[in-house]
Amino acid sequence: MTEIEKTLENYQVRPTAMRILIYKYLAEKEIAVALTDIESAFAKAERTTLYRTLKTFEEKKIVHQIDDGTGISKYALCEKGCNCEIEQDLHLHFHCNNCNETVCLTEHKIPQIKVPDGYIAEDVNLVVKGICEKCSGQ
Amino acid sequence: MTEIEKTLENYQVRPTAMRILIYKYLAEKEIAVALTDIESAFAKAERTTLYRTLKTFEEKKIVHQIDDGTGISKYALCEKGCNCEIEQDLHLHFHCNNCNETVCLTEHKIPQIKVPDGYIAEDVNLVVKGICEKCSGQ
DNA sequence: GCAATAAATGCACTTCTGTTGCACTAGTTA
DNA sequence: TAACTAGTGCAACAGAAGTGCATTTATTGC
Repeated sequence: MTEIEKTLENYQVRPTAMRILIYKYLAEKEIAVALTDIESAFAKAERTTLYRTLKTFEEKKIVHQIDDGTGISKYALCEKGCNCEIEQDLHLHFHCNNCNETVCLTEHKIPQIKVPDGYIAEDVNLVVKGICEKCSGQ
Repeated sequence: MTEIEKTLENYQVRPTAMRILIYKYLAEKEIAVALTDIESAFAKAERTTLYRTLKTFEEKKIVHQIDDGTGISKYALCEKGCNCEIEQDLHLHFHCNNCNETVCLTEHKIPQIKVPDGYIAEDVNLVVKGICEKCSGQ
C-alpha cells in the first residue's frame, strides 16, 4: 500500500485508482486547481467523477475549496491537521492577475476582523489579487 | 432634470429611462443586488440590457462589483467620491448565510494585509459570512 | 427640420460551470 | 458465490455570463 493510499484511508476515503490519481495531482500542484484543470490533465477523466471526488475530498477535509473571485471553484490540499472551518486556521489566498494562478498563503493567517454589533461572523474569505512571485520577476 | 439624471451625467453616462430606473433601484436597496434581482423587479427589463448597463455603471465607477462567494456577481452603488480600486477605499462585505443578502460595510475598511516578498498586492477582496443584524434578532 | 451617425436596446443563441438521475461496474461482506 | 454498497460514466439540465446582429432611440452636422 502506497503512502497516498494510507493517507486516503486515514481520511476514511476508499483509495480508488481515480482518487489516488487526483490526490497525486493535487499534491504535485502547489497552486489551487479548478475542476477543468484536472479534467484536461487526465483525458480519460469524467467531469462528474472529478466533481464528486472533489466533493468527497472536501467533506472529508482532504481539500478546501477556494473562491478566488474568478467565479470558478478551486481546490487545494489541506495542510496536515488543518481545520479549515475554524477561524484561527483561515489563511489568505493570492490570485495572480497575470498568470491567473491562485496560491494558498498558509503562513498568512487572516487578521481578526471586527463586524458591527448584531452581526455574527462565522467564516471569512480573504483574497488578495495582484502579481505573484513568479510573474513579478523577483 | 431630476437628481438622478444629473448624477448620471456627472459620471458621463447618458441618462436613459432604463438607466434611471436601475440607478433608482440600486439607490433604494441597501444591499448588493444581483442581475437577476433587478430582472425580476422589472418584468419588462431585458437581461442583456441590464447586463450591459451594469457593465457601463461599473466602468464609470457608479457601482462596484461584489463577489460574495455565492458565485453570482452582485453590484452596489459606490459611495460619493469612492475610489473602489484604491486600496485605502476598500471596505468589507458581509454575506448573511440566513437571508442570503450581502451588505457593504463601508465603515469597515480592510486592514493592511502583508504578502510575502515578491508578491505585489493590487486588490483585496474580503467577505465575512455569518448572520446579519436583521437575522440575528438583535 | 432632416439626413447621417452613434449609442442603447432587444432577441436569439452559445458557452461554461455546476449539478442531478440513472444505469452499470467494481469492490466488500456475509 | 450471492447480496449489497460504493464508485463511475453517460446524458441531460439549470443558471449565469457573454456575443452577434438587427432595430430603435438619441445626438450631431448641415
